[in-house]
Amino acid sequence: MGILGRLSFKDQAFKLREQTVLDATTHMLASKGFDLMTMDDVASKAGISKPSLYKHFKSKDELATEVMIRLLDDAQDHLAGQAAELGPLDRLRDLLAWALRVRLAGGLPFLPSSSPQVRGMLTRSLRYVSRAIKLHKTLQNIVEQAKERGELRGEMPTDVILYSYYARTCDPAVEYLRVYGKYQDEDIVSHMLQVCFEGMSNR
Amino acid sequence: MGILGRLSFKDQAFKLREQTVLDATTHMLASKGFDLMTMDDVASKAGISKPSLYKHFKSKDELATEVMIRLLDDAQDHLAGQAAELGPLDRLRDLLAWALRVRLAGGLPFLPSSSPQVRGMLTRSLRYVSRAIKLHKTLQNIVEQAKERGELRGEMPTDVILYSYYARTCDPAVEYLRVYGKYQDEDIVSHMLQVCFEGMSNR
DNA sequence: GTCTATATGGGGATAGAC
DNA sequence: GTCTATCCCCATATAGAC
Repeated sequence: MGILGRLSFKDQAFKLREQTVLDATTHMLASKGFDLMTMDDVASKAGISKPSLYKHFKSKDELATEVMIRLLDDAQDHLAGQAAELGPLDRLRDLLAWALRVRLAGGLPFLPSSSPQVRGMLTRSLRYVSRAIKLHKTLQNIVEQAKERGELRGEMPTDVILYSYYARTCDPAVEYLRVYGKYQDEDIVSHMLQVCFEGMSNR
Repeated sequence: MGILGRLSFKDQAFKLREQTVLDATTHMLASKGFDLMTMDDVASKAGISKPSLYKHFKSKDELATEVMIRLLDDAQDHLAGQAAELGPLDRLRDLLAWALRVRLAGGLPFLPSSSPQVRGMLTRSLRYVSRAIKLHKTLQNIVEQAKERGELRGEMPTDVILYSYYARTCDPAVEYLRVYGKYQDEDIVSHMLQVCFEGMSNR
């Protein structure tokens, strides 16, 4: 057994609690947004006190950043776990569907469209940025493969496609469709995919 | 001359200053967002003191709400001013292009995608809600005309089209295209229109 | 109606006991 | 490492002089 595996019960409990805190933060961020989320909220939802929370994460910014990092890791894992026979366009559809389902289940949009402040916070984190870049490059490759196959518009710049793709993961239409449109989650997912890839115009 | 037109110089100046305040608020909201915008910011940008600001608008919420109301009025005016020979799809394209240009010029997205708090604030304002509903109904008609003409997908529910359309006015892709993509404003507008109506997939 | 100066409250962060 | 109790800044909102 390696040294890293030899965690005392206490340390194991500590790590577990950290995940609990990250889960609580994820839900608070999804429901109230960064500015309205308070450290008291998170602490009480995670069942610990505020000073204990600060033993795990030394600031509100760091806490939120860790949540976003975990989310990017999840996305990367999802990509890595896709069936090998999936074509590039289907990989994009599948990843977007996954992201939308995560959101609909009370998770977060993995693009922080929200405020300039939040964007600044994240771009100041090297760990976050390096993961974002890695994911971006992966998706860039997939988009270019899809263009070569003629599955995506060849005349549309790759970055236009990618930024619009990212934006769909945090599209407010999702919430409007749920609240005002009374759609089921899976219907929302398929409508969002349709709008994203096929657009609104008739052919 | 009607009584309403008989404003003293003082009152005229008061009204003018109100517009200055609304302009300043619009720019602050666009750059910092609601939560980070402070009344000190607005007051100093408008060139008045904070107590004077509170003589015009009795709370931060009311101030922001008035800005959004003015924006909806502008949108309605723009729709009303469109050339009579414009088809329904072209009216939608033209309005979205207008909204995106307003944003790119330092204005606001007219959908407050931002936070649940801001949405709550607006839905509590009868004046805002009635205008939003009126605009919504106008656009609903236009979408249905476009569907009848075969310009928009008939099989796609009207509300799916509308909510996605609204979402394009506050699409974060706009900012990403400007900051990272280094596109010119007009290129951003045309790319956004393309993605919105034609989608990403090749036909 | 406009200012200077101030009250009030909330939330991020910490001291110090255990 | 966890808690109770507290610090302290900052932003909304106002009192009161002119």
